[in-house]
Amino acid sequence: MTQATPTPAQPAGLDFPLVRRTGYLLNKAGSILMEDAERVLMAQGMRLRYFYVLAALDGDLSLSQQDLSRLLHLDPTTMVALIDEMEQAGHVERRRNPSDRRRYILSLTGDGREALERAGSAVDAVEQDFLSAVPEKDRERLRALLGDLLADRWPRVIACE
Amino acid sequence: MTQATPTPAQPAGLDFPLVRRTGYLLNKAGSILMEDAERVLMAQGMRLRYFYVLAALDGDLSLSQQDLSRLLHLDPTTMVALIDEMEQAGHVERRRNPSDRRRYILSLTGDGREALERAGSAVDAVEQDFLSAVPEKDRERLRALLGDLLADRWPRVIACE
DNA sequence: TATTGTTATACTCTATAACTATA
DNA sequence: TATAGTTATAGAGTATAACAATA
Repeated sequence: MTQATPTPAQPAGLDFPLVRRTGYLLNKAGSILMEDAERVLMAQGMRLRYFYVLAALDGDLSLSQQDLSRLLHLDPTTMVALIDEMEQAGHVERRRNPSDRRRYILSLTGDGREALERAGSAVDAVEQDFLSAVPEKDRERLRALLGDLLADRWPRVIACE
Repeated sequence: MTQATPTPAQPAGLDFPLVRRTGYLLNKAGSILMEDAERVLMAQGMRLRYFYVLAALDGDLSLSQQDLSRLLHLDPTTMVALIDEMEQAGHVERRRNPSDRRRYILSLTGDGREALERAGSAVDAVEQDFLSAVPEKDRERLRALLGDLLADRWPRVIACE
């Protein structure tokens, strides 16, 4: 049952009306959670975008670097450096696409899949912790509301930060 | 009544499981909204942090630059440049604090208050538009849930991005 | 002629360190 | 000795432009 404090308690003496906006709270909740997630990923030597690319490469689609950079809205040059890093870490393999030799087919290695799982668990834990302030039923509710809000915001929903 | 799509529709052929996490959706909802807000503020020659400082200075407290930089979690050197800009725009006035001549007392000018109001309206409109996908009652619900989630996250709730 | 991946380069932003004036 | 504000500078991160290979 949600009630009581409609907004976070503010320190005595300070009134910051911004904090009463739903949009402000939404933004803050999202960015605090993301910061926490990035911090836990950092501990695994991984930034959030690294995690996103792992996740994107986990599907069945064969994606090129340009596909990825368009999908995640990251600059192609940034993507080069990122894939370099992932390849060096042994998480991703580049092989030429035989039907268009300009492109790579990128794929996860076993280590990459392992890293994805490990990172996923860590992020899950952060998320669970963050959401623990609210009972299970309300979490479902929250997820549904967010789904509604984002329903027609594709493809921005996938963009990287 | 919220139901139907629990997650945004994904383009055919792509499955991005990340999108089913409540935390991911929360993050995205927040950052999409913030991007939209920043875009509308840009049109007024203002970044989000500019707006935050205006809002912070609107209260009764007399805040120094260091107070502001601690409150909004912005580097003191960044704050100097920001207040310079605001002073030049005629939105903020610096005068020495007579009881500690190292500090300034910063205050909004009439123009500054006007700019705050104008910016506030613009951000409100963005927020209303974003939330319009969800009926009024659910918006209240959302706000309450977010308030609960953030209740014990002070003072991060006020930090600038 | 256009596109993928790449490199080199320029630019923007932020943080670091050092200075001044006050306390 | 410590703090507020300031400046100059270095560093990280990102975008821009030009190039080679392929289509």
